[in-house]
Amino acid sequence: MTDWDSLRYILAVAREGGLSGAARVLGVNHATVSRQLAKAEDAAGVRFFTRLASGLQPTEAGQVAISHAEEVEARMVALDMALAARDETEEGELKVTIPPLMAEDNFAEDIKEFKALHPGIDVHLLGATEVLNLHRREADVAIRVTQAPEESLWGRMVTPQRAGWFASPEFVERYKDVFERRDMDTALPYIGFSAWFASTPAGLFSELPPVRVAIKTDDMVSAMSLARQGMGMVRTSHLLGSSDPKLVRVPGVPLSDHTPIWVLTHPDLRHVPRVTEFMRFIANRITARRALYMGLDESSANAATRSDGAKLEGIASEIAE
Amino acid sequence: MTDWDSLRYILAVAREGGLSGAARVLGVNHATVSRQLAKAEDAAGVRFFTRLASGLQPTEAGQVAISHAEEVEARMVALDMALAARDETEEGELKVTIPPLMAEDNFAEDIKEFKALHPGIDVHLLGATEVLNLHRREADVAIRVTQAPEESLWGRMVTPQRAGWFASPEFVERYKDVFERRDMDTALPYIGFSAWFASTPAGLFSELPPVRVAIKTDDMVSAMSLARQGMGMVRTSHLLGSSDPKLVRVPGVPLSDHTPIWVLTHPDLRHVPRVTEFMRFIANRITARRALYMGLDESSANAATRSDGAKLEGIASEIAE
DNA sequence: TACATGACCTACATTTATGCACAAGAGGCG
DNA sequence: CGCCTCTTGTGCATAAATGTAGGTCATGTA
Repeated sequence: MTDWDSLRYILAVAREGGLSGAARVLGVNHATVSRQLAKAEDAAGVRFFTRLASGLQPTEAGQVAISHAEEVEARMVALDMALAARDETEEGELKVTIPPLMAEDNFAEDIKEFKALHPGIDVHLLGATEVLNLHRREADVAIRVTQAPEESLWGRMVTPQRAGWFASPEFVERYKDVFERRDMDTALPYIGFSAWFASTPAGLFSELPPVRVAIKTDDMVSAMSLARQGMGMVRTSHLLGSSDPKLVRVPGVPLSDHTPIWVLTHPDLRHVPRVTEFMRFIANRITARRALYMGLDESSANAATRSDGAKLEGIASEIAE
Repeated sequence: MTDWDSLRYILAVAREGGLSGAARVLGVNHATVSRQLAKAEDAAGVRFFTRLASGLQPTEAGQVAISHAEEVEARMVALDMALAARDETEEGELKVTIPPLMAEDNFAEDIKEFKALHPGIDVHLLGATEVLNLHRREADVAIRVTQAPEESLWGRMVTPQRAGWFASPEFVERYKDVFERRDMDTALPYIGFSAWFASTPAGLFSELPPVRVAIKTDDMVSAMSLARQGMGMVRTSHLLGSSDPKLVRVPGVPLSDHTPIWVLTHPDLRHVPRVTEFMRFIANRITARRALYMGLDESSANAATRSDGAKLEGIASEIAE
């Protein structure tokens, strides 16, 4: 192995199962991957992959090479992390991953404020659906909605959340008698999430009249849309439900505990100025909005949310000064 | 770190302490090393070395990178070894390291025979003075003159050796009275090795008349030359001394134990056909010459050596058939 | 069977990296 | 002090790797 870089190609080919996939991942042409692989195989005097019509399958020697390549990759990632951890500069890029549904207006405003405060820090938002790996430094900071984050990550819970049932005003009006327990025979249609039918969360329908599934989905965005169309009521976090102008809390059903929000980073990065500064800032901002995430008791919920919004604006402008 | 190969350059620069040295080791132009290093530093956004007049000295970040590079290198070496260990082919290169002084005629004949038997195996003799590292696969097989080889190596002792005092016939004739203990006043001049004056081997001069240093050297080749010139007697292995046509054993001094000969390989390579075959062959050949390495008692020494040579030729031709 | 698709290989143009030659600067030494 | 050697940095020609485009093969589908 005179050329350490060839292992990178071998690893990519193994992971993607073919030259084309590897080329995509590596950001090069597939011909390059083919040639690099051929070079490595010539140098080693072994075939690392058997060429099949369905792609490239590692030989025994290939598997040996792949396992070593994985260890090398781990060391490379560790080096990247170690170098990043030593980074004392105030300026530079900061990759932040956030669940797409959290990246709403309030958050966007936070980012705007942060950029105003720290123009040198180049915040890069990654609203990817897949969970990015902080250990591989796919992001520097993660905002996560989870009960318990990986123990190997460093950070804190910034706010608990509560969830409730939301529906269109027309829906609430139509089923008024059911909500007020005058009509005990009609079942309330609701938007069901696919995951619920594998294992139903405990207490999901407690304190509700009888219900029935109106439609199933596995996507929160479409669920909200369906709810807005009046197809059924949807269970969602108080933040999401209450911030939707076309939805209202269904009456007579209290909020219940939901998944908390965490702000996390890789332990090695916890002393990097950019990272600490961003985490401190965003944690404060989210905490200040706690009422939005938690909601208030029953009837006063809407009013309270509005006043929270006002409070938030006050804080934001205060920080911006 | 998008380019894993740049770590190789960093490591070489760190080890050699400069661009030129690294370039020599890597077998490339120093300009290439400089550019690769610059590229890596740009990518990381850190300087790995501070440029001094005396060379390049690693920064803190550089030390981090170097330590990671060392681990990566270890993995690369391990991969090489693992791939070599899986090598089932009868053909290919086989690197053999041997102390230069052992690479004499008999050994050369062995190699010639081996090549005749296995034309596909491309034996590469490394008669380097420095001890090559089998763990880094600088050689596949090592023939070593040592009391106890590294425990991490695999192989066996093929013959013990005995050493004696040798001198030119003129020298022996001149000091005949001293050797025969008739002249007890004259000290015998001998060629001293520098190492002896740091810590004298036990029993070096036992059973010898009084001696004095004629000249000191740290090199066996020159010591032999000096002895041939009649400057003094030299202590050397029986093999070396007896095979020199211009030297004879000094009378009245018995042979004594010397360092044994081992044939060794890396444990991972012990099942590779080329390696096992070579080790078996060379061990047999050396063992067959045991009388040469051990010598015989006193007076009959020369005669015995000659008959051994004859025996050896018989064996060699037998194998060659 | 014909067709479309995906994956790989190959020939050629182009970009990129490398080696070479030279210049500048820093010790070492008579 | 000047001379020498060693090391590093910079243009320029060359060599090597890469991208592009076309071709082949196998597979799945109408």
